[in-house]
Amino acid sequence: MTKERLNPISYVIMGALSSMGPATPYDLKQRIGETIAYFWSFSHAQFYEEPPRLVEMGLLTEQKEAFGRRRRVFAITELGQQAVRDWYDEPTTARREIRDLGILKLFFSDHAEPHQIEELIRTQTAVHTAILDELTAKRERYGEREDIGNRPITIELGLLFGQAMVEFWHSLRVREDGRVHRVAKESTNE
Amino acid sequence: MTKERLNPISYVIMGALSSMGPATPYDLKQRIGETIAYFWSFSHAQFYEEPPRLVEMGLLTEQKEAFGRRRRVFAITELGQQAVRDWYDEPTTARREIRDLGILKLFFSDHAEPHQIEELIRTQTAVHTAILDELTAKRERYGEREDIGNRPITIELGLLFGQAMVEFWHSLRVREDGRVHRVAKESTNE
DNA sequence: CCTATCATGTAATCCGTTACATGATTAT
DNA sequence: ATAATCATGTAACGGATTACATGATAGG
Repeated sequence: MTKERLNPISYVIMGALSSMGPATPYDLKQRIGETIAYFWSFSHAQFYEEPPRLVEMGLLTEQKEAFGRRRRVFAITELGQQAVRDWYDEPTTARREIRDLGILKLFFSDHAEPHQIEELIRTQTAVHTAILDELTAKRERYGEREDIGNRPITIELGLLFGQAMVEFWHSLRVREDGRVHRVAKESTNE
Repeated sequence: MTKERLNPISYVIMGALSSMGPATPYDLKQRIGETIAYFWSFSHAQFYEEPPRLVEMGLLTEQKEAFGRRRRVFAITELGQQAVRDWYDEPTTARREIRDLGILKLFFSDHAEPHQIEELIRTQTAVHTAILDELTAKRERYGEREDIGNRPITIELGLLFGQAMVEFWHSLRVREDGRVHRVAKESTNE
């Protein structure tokens, strides 16, 4: 990442520093891991590699702790704030990506055995139910707090998405010939 | 891509060849562009680079057209079919990713001006409505056909997801202080 | 015949992950 | 004191996009 281009990870880091204050790479990883990683995850190395680059560009400052681990604490500069504002004004045109191996397998399930498809449906229902449960717990913890800006609103979106996914997978039925159909919502109880 | 590892793009190509028959790289790009690119998109170069690699591994065969453009037509081998079956049996554990810049901006909207957030909401509602319309048209064209395997079922999922997104963005209201809230479904008419 | 578009491919670059390596702190 | 875990960083690799370059075909 040598060129002076700003990517999603750049804005994630600047956004996290701007909304939640100065942080070390590890802090950033934690903050993102508990929040937007529910949608979009980043490897821990990016939180160590990207901030120094943003410092070079004048968008962040770096301060080493005086004692102990002498960790590198990063903070956003006024120039960085401006970069985030400019980003906000850019039209948001890039299409969303939904990268889900379960969907891919379902799409290409023509030559799979019915029992394989049924197994896929079971595990995918379970996976998405588990995410729903996590987010529901999160909402109970953070949903009422007034001091954390607009961040909890994305929990709502995660819940809506999760409900749609569970509803979808749960509504699927496999015929003997391997053909998959959706059944009406009323009859999704087994 | 030198190592003999199979990635999502490998299975996308093998799956498309298996479900829809032999194809050139360009054909593959088209097939995917009209279907699973609604969820997960791939650059055109991948459809030219990956098949030769799969041929080396014995998973595809390549045949050059005798006349005209002498295009490279790829087909899946029995070994390739087996690789797809093995993949189907692997547990599908990787978490889904929802990479959406609109969500990212909303998450980090604390320091944005109310009018900027309102503009974001407007454009995101429009973007997701447009995708819904495309998929609705697609369902009308393909939904009833019995000769295209289980592929139309993912259109249903795209519609469910799109409805959730439109419902979400449409339900948001921005307070004067920049705080964003959801309103109940009944009152989402302006 | 000319032009626009369709189609094909490669090379360079960029970006993200994985693997590696190690130090610091906490709990027992 | 020791083990477990928390935390930090870098290097190498792999994978995906972008840019470049060009040929083929169809429509006027």
